[in-house]
Amino acid sequence: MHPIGFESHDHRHCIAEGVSAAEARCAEEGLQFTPVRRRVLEILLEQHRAMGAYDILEVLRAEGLGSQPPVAYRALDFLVSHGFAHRIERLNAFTACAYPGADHAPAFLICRLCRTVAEASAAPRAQLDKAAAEAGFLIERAVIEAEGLCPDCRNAA
Amino acid sequence: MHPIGFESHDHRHCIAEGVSAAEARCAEEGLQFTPVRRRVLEILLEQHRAMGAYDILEVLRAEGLGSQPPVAYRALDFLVSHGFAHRIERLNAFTACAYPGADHAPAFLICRLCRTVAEASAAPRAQLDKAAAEAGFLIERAVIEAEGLCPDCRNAA
DNA sequence: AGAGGCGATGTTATACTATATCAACCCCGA
DNA sequence: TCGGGGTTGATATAGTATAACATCGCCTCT
Ligand SMILES: [Zn+2]
Ligand SMILES: [Zn+2]
Ligand SMILES: [Zn+2]
Ligand SMILES: [Zn+2]
Repeated sequence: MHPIGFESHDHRHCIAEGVSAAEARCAEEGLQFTPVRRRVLEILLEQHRAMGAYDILEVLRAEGLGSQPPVAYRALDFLVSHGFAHRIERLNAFTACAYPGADHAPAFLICRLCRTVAEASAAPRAQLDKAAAEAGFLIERAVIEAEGLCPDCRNAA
Repeated sequence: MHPIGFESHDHRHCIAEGVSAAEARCAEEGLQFTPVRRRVLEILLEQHRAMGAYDILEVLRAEGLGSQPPVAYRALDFLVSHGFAHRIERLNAFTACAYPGADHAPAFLICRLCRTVAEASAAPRAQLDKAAAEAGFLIERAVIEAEGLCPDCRNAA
């Protein structure tokens, strides 16, 4: 799957789809899409970048939605555990899922200059599955993150 | 390349090779393989597991080699930046390189029960390179980490 | 209506991970 | 001998994450 994040696109679509996919899944599964959770997802969806929990907390605090770390971490845990957002291990940060609703094994391309995060899906996972199978290892979660320069920053440099 | 770490093997060989590869490279490149750096590498080499900086610091402290966090972090930075050890992002921890001397793009299989870390090399990286190339992204560093159950823990469960 | 359960939130405190900063030291070469 | 680069010592602080417990709202069962 082609990575989403670098190329210019109708980003309102990403936002709308991200929110509505979450809404739908929560309705289906009886999960509570509370104001804090919705707002945190919206904040993440505003751009294809990774944000730290404390960055998000700052926004919540300014809006009166919560002021202590657990508020942000709980919302993020909810979003991540249900696949509406992903944790970027390399940055200790979070980003909205670019393929909400799809069952997928994400891989990320992280620009170290503009911090844009593009999400690719599936393909890079295949070889890892193969290596794991050979070793008798059962993969429960895979972290695939590449750090470098996005096309724009590459051209600028 | 077949992952190193799960299967039983002559582990003294891993230790000896890890230390001597580092020794050799440091001699070649005029780097200082100081007592703290050597000892930290030895600690990491003792088992195919990831250790946190503070775990390592505890050992150093007990041996009188240093007692403050920067001591451990500096040694680890040195080892990682020269490829003698790797950082495991998923665990905020470190492990000795299983292919010292080889120019390689590591991928890790991390057991969530016994914390054993096996290092595979090269193959899982290919698809990621492909996805990146298509997107015009320049990879400078890739993190490929799978978390799950190793063969032993799988059988035990 | 009242009791109880459950999940979400509020709040405080604390644990864990990592780095900035500056002083001291050591080795080596000018 | 003097200086410079790199390493170490030591203090302080920044940044990330969770434990623990009180409270609240909502639904359900009696
Ligand atoms: Zn977008
Ligand atoms: Zn996704
Ligand atoms: Zn070994
Ligand atoms: Zn295991």
